[in-house]
Amino acid sequence: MTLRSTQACQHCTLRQLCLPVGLPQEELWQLDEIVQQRRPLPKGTTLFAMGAPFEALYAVRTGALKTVLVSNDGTEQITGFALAGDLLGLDAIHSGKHPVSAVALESTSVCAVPYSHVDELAGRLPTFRQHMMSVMSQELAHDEDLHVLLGQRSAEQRLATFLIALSERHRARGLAPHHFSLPMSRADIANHLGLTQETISRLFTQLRNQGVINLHTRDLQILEPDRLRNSAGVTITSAASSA
Amino acid sequence: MTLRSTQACQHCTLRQLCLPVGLPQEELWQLDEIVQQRRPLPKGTTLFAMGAPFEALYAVRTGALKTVLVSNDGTEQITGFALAGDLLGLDAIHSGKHPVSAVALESTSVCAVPYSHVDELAGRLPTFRQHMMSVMSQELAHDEDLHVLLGQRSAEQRLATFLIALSERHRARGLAPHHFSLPMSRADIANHLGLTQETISRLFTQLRNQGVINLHTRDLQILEPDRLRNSAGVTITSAASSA
DNA sequence: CGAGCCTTTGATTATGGTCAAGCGCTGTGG
DNA sequence: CCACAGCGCTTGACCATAATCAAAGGCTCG
Repeated sequence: MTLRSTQACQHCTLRQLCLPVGLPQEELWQLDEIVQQRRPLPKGTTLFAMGAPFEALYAVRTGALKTVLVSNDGTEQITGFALAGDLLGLDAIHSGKHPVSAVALESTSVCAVPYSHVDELAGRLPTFRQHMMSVMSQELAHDEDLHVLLGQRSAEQRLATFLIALSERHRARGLAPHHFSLPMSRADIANHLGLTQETISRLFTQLRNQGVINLHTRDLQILEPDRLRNSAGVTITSAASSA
Repeated sequence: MTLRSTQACQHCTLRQLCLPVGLPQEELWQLDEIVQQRRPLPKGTTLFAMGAPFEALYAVRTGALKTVLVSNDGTEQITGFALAGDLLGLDAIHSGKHPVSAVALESTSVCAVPYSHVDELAGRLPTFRQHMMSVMSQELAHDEDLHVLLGQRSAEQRLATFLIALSERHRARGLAPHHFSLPMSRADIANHLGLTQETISRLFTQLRNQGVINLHTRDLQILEPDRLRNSAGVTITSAASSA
């Protein structure tokens, strides 16, 4: 199941986005020593389950996942969507258990980084330590934006903001920001935004009728970014965040 | 304005809760070298403003603060309440600017810890580094709980959960968990929970009429913790979290 | 003692949820 | 390759929760 790789990070197209950010060449190979690759997870597969012991951080190479928190009354909350280059598992360091499950939304491959090695590297390489702190800090700031979204914004504003954030994340990865495929279902989007499937569906048809977007099944085109931003209501502070 | 202190952490009653957690005696004095104390902030005063450059982390010694994110349309979101022992500013590491303002809810004193020193200590002391990572991770997990609260729970469940969390935080500080004073206004609670002042007020009178709590102005007694937990609807995973 | 803010309470409304039904992909097996 | 099953999505009708609007009472602090 776990395969050793010898030439990962150095040649990875995500090295400007992922853990290696800012690491000098001579330190990069030390990450390579540590990173383990696994065979791709089929769609619907669980990378790690809520409650499972925390052993490693995971970096998404290709594909997409959702992170899900299941309450003991059975209600589920999708806390985020991870795209290529995103890091998963930072929320598990404190308790030693994953507080959420991570489920592949499509065929997805990840790199696993055993946490003991991460900590050891953080002690030895200042730039790496600072990057880790920065990534966690960024996630905290993003959660605050999400708090605003759920606490203050209407359904339309939430969806528009979500789409813009997705768009910006594609842009940051060098992909077309205005034409991409949604890896998640309407129900997933709804759940993540604290709304219902029906509301999301209605809003999508509304945006489509207004000519702001084009959407067939999962294929999304943003035709009028400015009007979409207008629907979002407010400029987003840190747009390229992990939705 | 900034006063050097020579015997802070060693004798602080919060050392089991604050940054010194897990630091051995011989390392504790190194924190003392770094920590700066300031004169108490009067109620309503801003510790740091949103957008201000990030220079230090702040640990609350006494009192309480709210952290507020103001959107460019003027709407405000209170992202959290900090009590004695809590750490503020971790969300600013990434961007180098505070993404929220911190405002004292009552007369409040804090310790300032210049971040350059924090990073230096994290490089030198493994236990300290691990503690910092753990604290940030805990905050990430807490934000996920908050996401559930805002995304899935009714007004009554939100308020009950909030009160229970506050109660647990008092317990963790060795204070009476069922009788304490609310440092924040009804409007503050409402805003933080994504509700309105009026809704909070109605819920409080309802809980009071049911005999679950007693509340005069800011003085809260939890008379029936079990029934309050019942109102919360679901057992809270990480209750003693930073509301 | 008075001004202003915080809180409570009531009446009404609106946003989004719930319930229900039908359509249309997609993928599988005959 | 086609048919069918099942899931995902859409749309409509109706409803409920909490927001909004409004007014009055009660602290707190100058």
